[in-house]
Amino acid sequence: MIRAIRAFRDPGAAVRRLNTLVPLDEDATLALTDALATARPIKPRRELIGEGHEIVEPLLILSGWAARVRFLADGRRQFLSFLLPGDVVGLGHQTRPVATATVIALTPVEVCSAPPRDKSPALAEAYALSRALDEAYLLANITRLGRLNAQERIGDLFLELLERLRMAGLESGNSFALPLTQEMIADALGLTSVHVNRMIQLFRREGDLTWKTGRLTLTDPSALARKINRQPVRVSAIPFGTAR
Amino acid sequence: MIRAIRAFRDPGAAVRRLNTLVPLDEDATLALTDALATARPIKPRRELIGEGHEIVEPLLILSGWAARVRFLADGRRQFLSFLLPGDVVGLGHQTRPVATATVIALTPVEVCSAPPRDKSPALAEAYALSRALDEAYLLANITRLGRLNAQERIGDLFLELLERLRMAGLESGNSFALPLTQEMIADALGLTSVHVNRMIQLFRREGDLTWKTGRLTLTDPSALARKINRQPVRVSAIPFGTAR
DNA sequence: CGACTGCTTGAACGACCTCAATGAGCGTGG
DNA sequence: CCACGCTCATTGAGGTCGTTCAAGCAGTCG
Repeated sequence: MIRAIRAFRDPGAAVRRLNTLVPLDEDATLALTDALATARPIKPRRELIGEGHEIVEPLLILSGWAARVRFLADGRRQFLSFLLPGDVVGLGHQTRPVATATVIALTPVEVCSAPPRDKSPALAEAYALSRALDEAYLLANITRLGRLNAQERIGDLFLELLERLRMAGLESGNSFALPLTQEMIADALGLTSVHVNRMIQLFRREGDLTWKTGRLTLTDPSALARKINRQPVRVSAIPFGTAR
Repeated sequence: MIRAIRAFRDPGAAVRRLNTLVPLDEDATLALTDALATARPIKPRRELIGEGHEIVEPLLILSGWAARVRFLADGRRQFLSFLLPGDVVGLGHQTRPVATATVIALTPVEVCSAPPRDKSPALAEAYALSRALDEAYLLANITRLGRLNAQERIGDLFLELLERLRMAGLESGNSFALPLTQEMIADALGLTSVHVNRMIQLFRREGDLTWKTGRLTLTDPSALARKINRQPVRVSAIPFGTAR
């Protein structure tokens, strides 16, 4: 059933992620196909959603990276989370929801309207899981910022990205495309780009990773996870990809 | 309609908060009254929910303070958020949800089962708003930890607590009961208790606040908000307490 | 080739931490 | 009613992690 969508376009990664969360049924696939008709490209640095504005509709990220971000009056910037293919932005059940953060494209991004959750129970469940995951990663981020040192923060973020990209099939071996600058990483981790640079070089010297031309390779993710004591995120007692 | 519940017990603050989020209809009030029958006390330091365990049912905090918390292997501790009367824990739409953090009581706490959301549309909307607020405060916390300095973090947290307690009617003038130790504040803000102490004394010297015997008074909240450039949180285009 | 953006490196500084000791407040038991 | 023990607040001295400022270098794009 995924095939039908593939034929239409290549939303591969996004659909793959949703399908990993919950095996999608036919209704979900049809709804997704419809939604794909609304696909539109967003240029890097462009806003997808502005903080304080009313959310028109939830969006599904088809390709590219985006981020939720807050700007302080004096120019300081904080990335709240990174949004990857298959992530859904603007989920929420309240009436007339307002965006609590700006969402900007970090790379060329393709988004479409997220198919309405009432089209299929599988879709509703996928959204519920997606939102729960989103929240879990926010909690992880809080711990990271509050109690980890610079090196732990960076390692932890890289492991999180690997874990998330894996769900969308966007990782190969232990490497993935990382379209972030060191300054963006700094703004996500509460550090300066100078210090991020120094810590990454430390990782390199210690043989933990390779990073060049936009591709990051973790030498041994599980060893790294042990080194910085990281637990993978879990939000449901049912493992992903299990039939329900 | 609130009166009926008051007669039964004093869930005052919690009901007041929900009613502030959305004016509760009769069904919601009835459901709440039923839920109050399940009220139970929790001693300080006791776990309400354990990280990684399946969530049995969402809980409504009736009185007292609790917190979501993560412990690292080496003993470091991070408070993710504080839970106040009227807050609901464990909301989520996925099947068999798993707790992504431990929830512990900081003071004597009274909780009850949260009335099921399908009992009343008002209740469902209140939960949706509650969850959105919860998420918004997580985002605020991330910005706090990532980009504010020690003094800004503390001021920002105090303003947030005032803002939230106000919704439950638990503030008088610009003061409220603050049952936290400086060490807890430190563990929420990614600081040490020593440094929190020094910054609070700085606030005192600057005349921004008074804090003794468990009660915090902010001299001039809006001046403080301006000083550290804080914006109140908003998650819906509809102002709280508005009939829908 | 120039202009730009992002990475790299050095030196000095400072915000916050660590360690350690003292004091204040409070409940408990004798 | 006092002594004891406990938790929490306070204060000092010294150390460190991460920042700030500044400059040089490499890759990329028009």
